[in-house]
Amino acid sequence: MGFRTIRGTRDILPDESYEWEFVENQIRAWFRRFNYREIQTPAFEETTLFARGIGQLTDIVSKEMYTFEDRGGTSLTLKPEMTASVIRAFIQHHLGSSAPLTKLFYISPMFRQERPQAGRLRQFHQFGAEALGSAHPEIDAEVILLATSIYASFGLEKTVLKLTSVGCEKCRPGYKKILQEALRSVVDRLTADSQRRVDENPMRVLDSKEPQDRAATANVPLVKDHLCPECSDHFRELQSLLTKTGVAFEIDGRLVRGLDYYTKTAFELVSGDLGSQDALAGGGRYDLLAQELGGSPAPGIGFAAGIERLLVVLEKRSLFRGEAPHATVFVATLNGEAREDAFRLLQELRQSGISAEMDFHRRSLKAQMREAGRQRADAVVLLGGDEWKTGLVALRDMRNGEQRQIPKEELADSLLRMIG
RNA sequence: GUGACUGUAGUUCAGUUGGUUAGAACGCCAGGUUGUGGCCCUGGAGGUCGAGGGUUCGAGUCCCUCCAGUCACCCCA
Repeated sequence: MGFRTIRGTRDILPDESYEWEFVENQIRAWFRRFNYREIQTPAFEETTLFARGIGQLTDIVSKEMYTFEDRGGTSLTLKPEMTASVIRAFIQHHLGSSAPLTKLFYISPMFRQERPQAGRLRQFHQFGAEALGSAHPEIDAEVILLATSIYASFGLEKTVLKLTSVGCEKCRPGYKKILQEALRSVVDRLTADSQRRVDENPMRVLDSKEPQDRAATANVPLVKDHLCPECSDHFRELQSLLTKTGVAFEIDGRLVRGLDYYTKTAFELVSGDLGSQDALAGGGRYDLLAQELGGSPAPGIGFAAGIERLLVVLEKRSLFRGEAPHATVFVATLNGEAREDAFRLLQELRQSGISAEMDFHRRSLKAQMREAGRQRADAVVLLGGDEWKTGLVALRDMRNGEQRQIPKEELADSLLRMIG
């Protein structure tokens, strides 16, 4: 059968790699405008970093990680998400001690061993940002604006921003008890999965997609209505900031993110064009995570976004505006005697900044022209024949078919005029 | 991890109730008079019909197992 990409992984072939380049460039430009600086971390970390950071009970840690032992017997894991790694680096390199606010972004592959599906791969790519050091809602608003600005700049104005507050260590325990009580009164009407969660992770019951669960929990209390004064103020101020900057959002009290570290703000950007995996980006505040990972306390907020999913939506809406790269000048020869000169000219063109190509099969002129056309070259330079002996080359504009003879020395100027 | 559907040239697909050398379109290659692309015409290359096993005189067509893909659940980017 031969070798294949393993399940859930993909090759990014030339026909689409330029789309990735275009998308990444635009994303980077936005991070720069918001003054976030890039961070790269290794592909793998100690397994315990993720177990502690993301939460032992989460699906990611309990069943989706690519974990292996190195030769020394240390358990390592391919990063399933970026936040834990970023915080680790933040602590390890004391990034917080040289500035009151640390704003970081990343673009990186991630690994999760899930069943592949539309918009869900085992190796996928995320871009995202983390802002560490401020507990105020202004930075929450900035992070959200950063995400929405990126999507808007791709023409995706109609994505929906879902927003909520999941409370903090002060208000959540009390709410959980209230929720559990409410859930127990309807437990027999829940699906088996949800029944199990009532004790383990009651908040997850709220975002089940099962109609049965939705119906049973229709009147159950939501966190956003049981916040402590501090969380409540924070949430209200954040909404005010978003409204002031013209960001549309929907309060979704059932929004629960799958990672344990979130406190206060949680948000998600969804698109109707994605099928079941509809989240383009998700994020939230994590004020306890730095401590949890052994650092001094540092409040933080961030988001992560899927590049593959962004590309799916851009494709679906025909919003992709990049242009496929191709060689602009094709150097052809009328006969074999000019071949070496053609090769030299090819190099000269490239050195002067023009992307140039030639035929490497010693083929007929017809075949060379066909090749130039296939590659959508803007111009063809023809070397050889009688005029070659008198110092002339033929220059053909492939876009309109016009062709003329010019002295060799004028080639560079004529070419530049032609291809702009 | 659970379920449904699907697997025939590089790609998108035909392939009649099982019956000779498995087809088309597009793409690729070469020609259509000496040295010229796109359109058109002609020809060519390219398939162990996902893999393995079974039923049958005979399997791309039927059965089983596995693998892969797609979609949904779960979860999330």
